[in-house]
Amino acid sequence: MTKDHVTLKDIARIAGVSTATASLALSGDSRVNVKTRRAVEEVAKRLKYVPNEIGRSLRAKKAETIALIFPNTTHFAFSHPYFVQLLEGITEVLVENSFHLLLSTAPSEADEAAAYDKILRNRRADGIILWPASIRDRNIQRIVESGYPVVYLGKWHHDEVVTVEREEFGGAYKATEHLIKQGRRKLVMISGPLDYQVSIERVEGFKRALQDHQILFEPWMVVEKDFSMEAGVEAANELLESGHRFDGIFAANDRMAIGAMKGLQQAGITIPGDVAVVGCDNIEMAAMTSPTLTTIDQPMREIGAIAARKLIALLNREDIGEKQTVVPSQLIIRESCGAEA
Amino acid sequence: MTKDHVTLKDIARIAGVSTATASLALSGDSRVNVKTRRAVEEVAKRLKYVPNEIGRSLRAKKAETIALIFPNTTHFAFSHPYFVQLLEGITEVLVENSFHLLLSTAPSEADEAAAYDKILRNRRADGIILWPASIRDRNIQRIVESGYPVVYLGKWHHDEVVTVEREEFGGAYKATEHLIKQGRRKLVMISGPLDYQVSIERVEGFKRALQDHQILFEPWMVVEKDFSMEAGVEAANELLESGHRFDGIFAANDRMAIGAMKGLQQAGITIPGDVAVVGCDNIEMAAMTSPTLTTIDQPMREIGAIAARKLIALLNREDIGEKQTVVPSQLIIRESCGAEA
DNA sequence: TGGGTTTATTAAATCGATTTAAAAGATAGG
DNA sequence: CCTATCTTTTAAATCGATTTAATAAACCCA
Repeated sequence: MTKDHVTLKDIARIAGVSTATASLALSGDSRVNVKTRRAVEEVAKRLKYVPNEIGRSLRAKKAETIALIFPNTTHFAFSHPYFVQLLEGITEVLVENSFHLLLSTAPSEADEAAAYDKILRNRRADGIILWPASIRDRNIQRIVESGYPVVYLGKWHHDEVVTVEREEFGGAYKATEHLIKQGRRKLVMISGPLDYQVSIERVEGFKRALQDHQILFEPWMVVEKDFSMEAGVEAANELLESGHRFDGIFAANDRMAIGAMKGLQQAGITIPGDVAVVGCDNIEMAAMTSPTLTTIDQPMREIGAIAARKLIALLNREDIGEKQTVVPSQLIIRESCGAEA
Repeated sequence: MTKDHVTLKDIARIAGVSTATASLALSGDSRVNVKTRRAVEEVAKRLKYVPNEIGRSLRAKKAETIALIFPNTTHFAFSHPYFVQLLEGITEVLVENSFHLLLSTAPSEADEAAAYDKILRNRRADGIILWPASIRDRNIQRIVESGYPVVYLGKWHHDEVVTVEREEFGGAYKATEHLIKQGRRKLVMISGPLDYQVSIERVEGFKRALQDHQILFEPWMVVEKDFSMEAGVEAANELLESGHRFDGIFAANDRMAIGAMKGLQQAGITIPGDVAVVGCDNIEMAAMTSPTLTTIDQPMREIGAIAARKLIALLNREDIGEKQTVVPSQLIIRESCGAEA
């Protein structure tokens, strides 16, 4: 390392001005003489000067960075196929605004409280996009209500909090209603873990659709599983073994739906002949299964983009528009529900 | 905001010492009197002091942060299901070492050069984990050979560069050989884009396996596609339309393999009866298809962890062990190849 | 030409921590 | 009691940029 790094000081020295002038010149301040500015710019360009953002951040008291936090209790969210879409939506907007993205996870549930506290205070990020966790996770509450700029990717129980959420209830309702319209009335649902708000809402949507069509809901109709494909297989087996008759399944995500189809088919049950299946998420695979999977499309990319935009607006103290945004979901009709597409 | 943020100065003032002593005390320096240290610690704890890492970074000239860079030409890599596993492996190690992870993407190919230059110089990250891009991407070369601490996730053409790579050639070889051992000799390969080193190596592995078993290779045996499921379907159709006979397919990833199976089945071809299929990656879905997919397991989580560990060692000027690491892949036998598992 | 503006430039403070070198205080030995 | 040594503490510099307030220079008009 002959020399380390070219700093503003170097530029100033070589251009024969003070660092103040150099700084002002590079920021295009009108106070500095055009000729001087040109000279400074020329030197900066020649030396390939790139400002040290750490120094800049310290002075500006902002990091131009936002953190995407995954609470420990959602660690498995990482395996969600659409996590990547969310990320794409977020980065797209951040790049446009010259922001950086810090990905944050806690080492373990025990360290979690401390870890979040640090994120909130060490000033490495200016704001947070928060992925929902178990409703039992106390840390979430701490972050959301800390006054720190936060966008929460789900429903929150009071409306001061900025949220961007999928249409969970409505999506589940649409899916269930679609099954009913196909003439299925003996419906069951494969739910995700019920300590997640998301799961609760989807179950509510399912129930409401039944109710609106005069179908009596009974507790056995909901099987609680963990979102994985393997769990979908198990759910199918358990339902079959239970002896209850059913002719339609709404699964809270495509992975479980695909697992369930696998389980049913292995038991010799035809889809959609014997049982119709509707999933949720519209992952790439949903178009590849046999039969292809009818599902609810959740525009995760858009959600990421909206969340990022709101957070940046929040940081810039600009108008963020509506505080709560619900991004509509859409029913994608394929083969597994027995409808004409 | 009654008051903004508690700083070291506050701690020092309240504990009745200088900031120097406070800093020394909190870092456990032996020079400060035990009693003083206790007092300072007590105040820090009471006020929930968390050091501003921006200030610390500026002074220390390091950010305790590494960047994971996705070149623009690999943007679609984001959709790789195992991207998430890579991320998990990386974050696991980073968290252990109190490092942060910055996710970096360039807005467009045009801005790419400038964007990387900035990452290299703005000191926001101390080192880089670099995902491979098209071999035509000139920016990659710039980063790798910049002297900046870099771990490259692929093969590089000279051995000064620290790399962690999957056993691409070997994996493809194993997959192909397995097909041959099942009695298939009319083999084809569905490859990823051939301007990727990864693709080239997998094709080489395929060719070598043919050669070692006295099967003549011909150019039509390799179909170049873009890694998506949809592309797999197309590949199958093109192969069928070409009129060439084949009884075995090696696909360079599971997504294309799954698409190809779909395409074949739609054309009434049975798997593995008429055509055996082997994929690559072992994504969750591979265990759910009908038939289940034989594939090559690529331990992405481990690769991420190793890469992160090496990079941190590099930053700490510790011994990093071997500069080039090849993580072995493993053949996972399921139904699609017609073998007894 | 001199007083009043305008225009350009810069010295110095600042952000929040760390670290060095120097000062102050305590202790011991003669 | 005085010097030498050891232990603690602190003032001040530093990291790299930005910004304010002050100064310097140029310009204008009577």
